[in-house]
Amino acid sequence: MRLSQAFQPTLKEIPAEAQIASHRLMLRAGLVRQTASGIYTWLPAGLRVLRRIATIVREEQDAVGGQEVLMPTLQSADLWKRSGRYDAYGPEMLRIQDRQKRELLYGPTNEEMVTDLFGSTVKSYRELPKTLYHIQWKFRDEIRPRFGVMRGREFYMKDGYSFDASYEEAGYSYFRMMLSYLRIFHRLGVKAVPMAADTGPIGGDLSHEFLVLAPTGESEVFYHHDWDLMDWGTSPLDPQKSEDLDALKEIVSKTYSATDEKHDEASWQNVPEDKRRSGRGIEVGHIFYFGTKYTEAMGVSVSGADGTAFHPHMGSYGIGVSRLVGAIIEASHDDHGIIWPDNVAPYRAAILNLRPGDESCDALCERFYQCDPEGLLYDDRSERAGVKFNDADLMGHPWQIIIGPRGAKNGMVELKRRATGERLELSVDEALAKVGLN
RNA sequence: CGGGGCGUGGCGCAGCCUGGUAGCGCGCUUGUUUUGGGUACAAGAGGCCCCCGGUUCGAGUCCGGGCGCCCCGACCA
Repeated sequence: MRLSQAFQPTLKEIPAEAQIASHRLMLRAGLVRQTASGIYTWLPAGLRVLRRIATIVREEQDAVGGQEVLMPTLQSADLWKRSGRYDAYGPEMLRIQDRQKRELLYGPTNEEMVTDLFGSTVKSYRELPKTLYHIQWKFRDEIRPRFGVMRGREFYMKDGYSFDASYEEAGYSYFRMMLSYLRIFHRLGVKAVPMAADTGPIGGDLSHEFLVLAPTGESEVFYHHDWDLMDWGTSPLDPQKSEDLDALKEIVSKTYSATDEKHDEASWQNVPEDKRRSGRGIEVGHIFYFGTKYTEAMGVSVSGADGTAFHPHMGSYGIGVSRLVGAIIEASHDDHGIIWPDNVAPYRAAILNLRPGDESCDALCERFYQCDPEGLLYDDRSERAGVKFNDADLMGHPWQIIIGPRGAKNGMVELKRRATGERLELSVDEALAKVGLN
């Protein structure tokens, strides 16, 4: 994309309504615009990030056997009356009437809908297990939206639902999903730690929140340093092997982590003092097992091996995709702007033409740009060098390919790594290789 | 929903107390200049002062009502 033609309105001054870093940076970098309280328009660069996150989520969910569907945003109230949640959910649920006075609602979650879908389709234990997920806009009429997209009313979320024949099987689905989540967050370039969460009326130990560690997080967290050292990108655990899932369960149960709400001083004392870590975190995912709550309430059952019907066990698994955009920025920024992890950056690199109109600069910039016009942002504006440096830092491209008249004559370019500030003087071929453009 | 605050060119704000021709900085346009970290000068464009009603000769300013947004709290992917 040529920046001179891009719809990417960066702001020099900070909009008054934004209080926290990610919100300010998202507005300043031209990723989103607010259109109503807690409701945002996603501008091209922001949308790119949102999609890249969704793509990673999708790939990793598919990798553990998830099957993607797309359920609607609007749901019939009848569905929710069947589960009893139409009255239980409260004013957080946005209720709507159509012209025939039929009651609808803008979905805050999809347990009812997916259970109904499953029940009307699956009739035998032989078809289990099944895991369905979708990535869709949701609406929760928060009392007080804040922190930009981190706590919006409308939000983009991946929610998945597993159906199993027994509690034991459901446990495997649960830990398979946990493994998928650990890999997702690893690929997104953030450190996210699963922490035991309240299980509600079902009880048990099968509920975890995933928190991205960031100094501005809403929750205080305590965890064993080993969580920092685990590399889920190279983990050999196989989501299809039950013994590997047992091993994961073992790791999770033995490696302490908790939010302040669930923090247990006695267990904490058992963590070696030099291994204790505490900080703040932002909740970006939540997985839990809830048994037959919805299959019972909605009368969904399948035939077992002996011919008698039973209610499948369910789990549900959420990831706040739009919230993650804010959370990643909270975890990865500095005074100058955003520092995008490579896998989620809207553009893999920016090309800064320090002197548009200069023959050698233009030619060299074009050479880089033509390698990947879709994936590169070419700052070809007739702005001063300083403006371009500042905007590039603000927008947080992982690499800046800096091309000025000084080096261009000799075929040299400067590469700046946003995350470290490191600068390299390289030949054209070296630079292409470094950014992965050849 | 309780408490607090704000609504004035695209953005950030002043003006309101004490009513009398709507201002400043940034951005934008044009020209000159500058050219490796938000250049400088000059000339311009751009405003139902959130909405409705009231008081007044006269309302951005005072009064009443509404709407919107933000912050703190309780609540949440």
